[in-house]
Amino acid sequence: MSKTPVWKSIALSLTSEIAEGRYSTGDRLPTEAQLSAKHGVNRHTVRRALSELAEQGLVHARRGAGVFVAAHPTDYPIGKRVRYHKSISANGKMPGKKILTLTTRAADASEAEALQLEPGDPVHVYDGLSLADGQPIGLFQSVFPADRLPDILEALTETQSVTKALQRCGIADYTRISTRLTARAATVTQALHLRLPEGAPVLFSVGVNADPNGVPVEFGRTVFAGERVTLTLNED
Amino acid sequence: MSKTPVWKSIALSLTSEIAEGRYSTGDRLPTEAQLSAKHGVNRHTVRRALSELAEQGLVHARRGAGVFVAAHPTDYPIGKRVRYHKSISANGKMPGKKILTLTTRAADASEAEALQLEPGDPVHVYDGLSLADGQPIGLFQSVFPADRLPDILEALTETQSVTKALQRCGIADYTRISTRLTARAATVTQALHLRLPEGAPVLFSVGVNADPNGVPVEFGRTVFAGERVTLTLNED
DNA sequence: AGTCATTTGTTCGTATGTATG
DNA sequence: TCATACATACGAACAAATGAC
Repeated sequence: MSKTPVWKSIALSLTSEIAEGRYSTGDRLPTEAQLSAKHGVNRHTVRRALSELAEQGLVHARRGAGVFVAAHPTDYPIGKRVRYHKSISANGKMPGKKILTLTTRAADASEAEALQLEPGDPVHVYDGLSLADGQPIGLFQSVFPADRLPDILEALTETQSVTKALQRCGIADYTRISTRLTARAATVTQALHLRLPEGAPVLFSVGVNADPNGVPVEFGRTVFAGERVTLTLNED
Repeated sequence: MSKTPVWKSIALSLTSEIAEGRYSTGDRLPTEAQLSAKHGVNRHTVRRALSELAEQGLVHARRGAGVFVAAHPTDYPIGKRVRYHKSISANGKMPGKKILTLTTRAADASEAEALQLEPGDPVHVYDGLSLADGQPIGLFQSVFPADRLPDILEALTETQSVTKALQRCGIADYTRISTRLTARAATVTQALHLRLPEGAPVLFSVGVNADPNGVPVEFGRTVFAGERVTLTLNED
């Protein structure tokens, strides 16, 4: 029943070994032959795994010399037990939303991967602005799979709420299956929308929501005005 | 002579055919078998070429169907370097930590409230730096109730790990009961420690950890270098 | 310098699994 | 149902770069 390819599990294994400091930057990994023997697989299978790490920039191979650790993954799980869904609240309230654009177009690579679609598949896109007390606090973009949610744009127009629009499209409940957060400097466009000086610190959030069956229904990216927003992660 | 690998020349050939409109977006390329025959090479060699195009986002393979020319790479609206590796790594432990100071003092108002103490109660304080690849990625301060954890400083000195130090003090397990996140501009001191330019965007995190009974055991504040860190929130 | 074992890179061959239409 | 087409995996051989002797 192990649906995952062998090369993928080897890649994951190596990734965590690097992340945990088993190998540090500049270190040479075991040779392909050694890794093959260790995992009991063909050398090609190990090469496939190493190729994956190289693509992610974690390792770098030098012919005749070996494979070396180039960097450590800079992705930090901040809590295994953090129940995040229905928990992200910007100072408790996000009263107002303003629709900027509603469009339908082809999914790019990152959107397709997040929503488990093929690149080029149609997606509905909701660009908007979150307001509190008349002030903009967040600039967001929600991407929905068009074939799974054909009527989402209409529902969004009426409700202006992602949750309610999803409900109207038959998604009674949904769960956040992944979220990534980082701090950045506001671009010109973002600063303009959020009424911030260019380069002001913003909180950049990328997340995927899925229905109870685990099927992704929304891929969202939000830029919060750092000065005006504190994200709170709650239990249950 | 052409020291360039065969697969590379095939990849270039296919790239120009796509660029010249020989195949347009959505079209299906010839099958791997057909391409193998056409170029007089093994199927693996063609696959290596197609893998290159797929990595560049020019084509996309669908098992059982064929290889299709991907939609034109629509520019990422917000950020380009978002990484989506499904990290199932259970422990989010940081590779390196450096102790800056270990002190004992009286709790201020916010610390007392977070730890459910009275202001002025003694607390042990651990100031440190998180490192990855020798680069500082986070500047943190952990505050512990001194009466509940009298020997925590000693344990921290030896283990350099909050988790292990708490274990040594009898806290086998603990849970994050609250986390708040916001984006800020780095202060002079923070910039110095994190080796960032002053004013660079940083991710400011405040959290409380509690033992299984809900008794707070740690109040932590961390400033992450926004450029170098992405926080990942995982569901179980 | 040059030789030589080591190590990665490329290419072929073969077989089987799995999703598509 | 079933042929097609991509995905995974094993095995073999040689080329090319490296580094140590």
